[in-house]
Amino acid sequence: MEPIEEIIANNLVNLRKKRGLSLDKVADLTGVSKAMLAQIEKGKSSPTVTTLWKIANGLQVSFSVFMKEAVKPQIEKININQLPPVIDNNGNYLVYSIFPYHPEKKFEIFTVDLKPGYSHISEKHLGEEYILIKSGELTIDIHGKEFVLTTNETINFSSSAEHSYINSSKELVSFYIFIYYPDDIH
Amino acid sequence: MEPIEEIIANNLVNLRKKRGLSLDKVADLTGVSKAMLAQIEKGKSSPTVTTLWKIANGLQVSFSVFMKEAVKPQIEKININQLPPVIDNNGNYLVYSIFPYHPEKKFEIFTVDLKPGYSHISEKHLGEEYILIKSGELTIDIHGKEFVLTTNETINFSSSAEHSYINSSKELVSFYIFIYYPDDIH
DNA sequence: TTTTATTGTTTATTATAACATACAAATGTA
DNA sequence: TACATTTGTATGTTATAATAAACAATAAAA
Repeated sequence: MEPIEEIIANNLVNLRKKRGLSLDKVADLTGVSKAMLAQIEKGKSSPTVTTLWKIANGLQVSFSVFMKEAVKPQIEKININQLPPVIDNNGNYLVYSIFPYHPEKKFEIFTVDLKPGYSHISEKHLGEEYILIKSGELTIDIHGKEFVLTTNETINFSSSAEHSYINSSKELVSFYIFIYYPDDIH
Repeated sequence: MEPIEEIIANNLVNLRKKRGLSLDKVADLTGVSKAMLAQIEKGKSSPTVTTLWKIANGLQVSFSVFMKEAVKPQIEKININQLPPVIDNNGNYLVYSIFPYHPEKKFEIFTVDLKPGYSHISEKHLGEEYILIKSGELTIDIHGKEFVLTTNETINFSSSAEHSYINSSKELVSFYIFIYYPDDIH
């Protein structure tokens, strides 16, 4: 048995035990057979990369979790009206940070109100951006290319591209911005 | 061929070419056969974790080098109307997965339509949940405690608490569910 | 208490990873 | 130029990954 097999074995056993899952349940979640999971946990078999990928996907952990070596039950309800805007362009472009970035997390969420006829140029920044429309119609210019989003449309793009938000419509547009910061940014 | 196999194939080819190494040389350095290396590079075989480990060690790179997708500036616009619902309770509770979970990311995003008078009990699951209202009024029962959310309110809680979504109003409620999965292996 | 379901382990079978070897084409050397 | 070496590909064989099914022990349900 190679050292890497033992590392994976230990990590899989620990994760499964921590979650209180049976081999059967993990097999259901991952599409990998119960017998194979047992072999891996016992260090009796070295799984293919595909198999380990399936396990990671099924257990919704990063692949790297198996290569290496905290949860607070907390309910936080927020009333946006009581938040000060982090950006206020005379009431025409309002940004509220509803779930701020936290060093142990890799995302933050904003909500934005943009009045008709107004736009906002966003500076290039790290991360991936996901735009979720709440109401109205938003035009996004991403590096010179325009996309129009209505309430049944959503978009994601790399924030390192130049982009701006534009309200070309006759009504207020409200939307959520979710910014995800992947682990290693080279 | 699984996507992960193609990712590994590309990364191995690129690294080998960049270093100007032949398959033979890499086989010498890693202890993995030339034929197997060719299979991996062609995506014709999914190596075991041990084999990939040997390759990483022989080439003196981190294991994770082979897992990384090339960073492509990608813009993905999605029309929710064209997505099949992942859950459809006779049209009364519709769930659409707009940005599915990916093992190298730690979140997924859904949008939900819940008709008046209907509710949905969500099984306990991992992660933290963030609810962003699009339109209407949503009541969430979290482990027996009720919270009412309108369009200017948002909430987050641990998904490991029993929770259900309830539409007690007279109109459709639409909302986004953002589920974040922290790396937890403790 | 009896019956049923679940759990991890074991066994046998199938699929495929990984190898050794051969081969044709390309490259390098004398 | 002729010969030798290297390169990536193809082929067949061996080892092992991965599975389905069976099993015994334990836990849960009736």
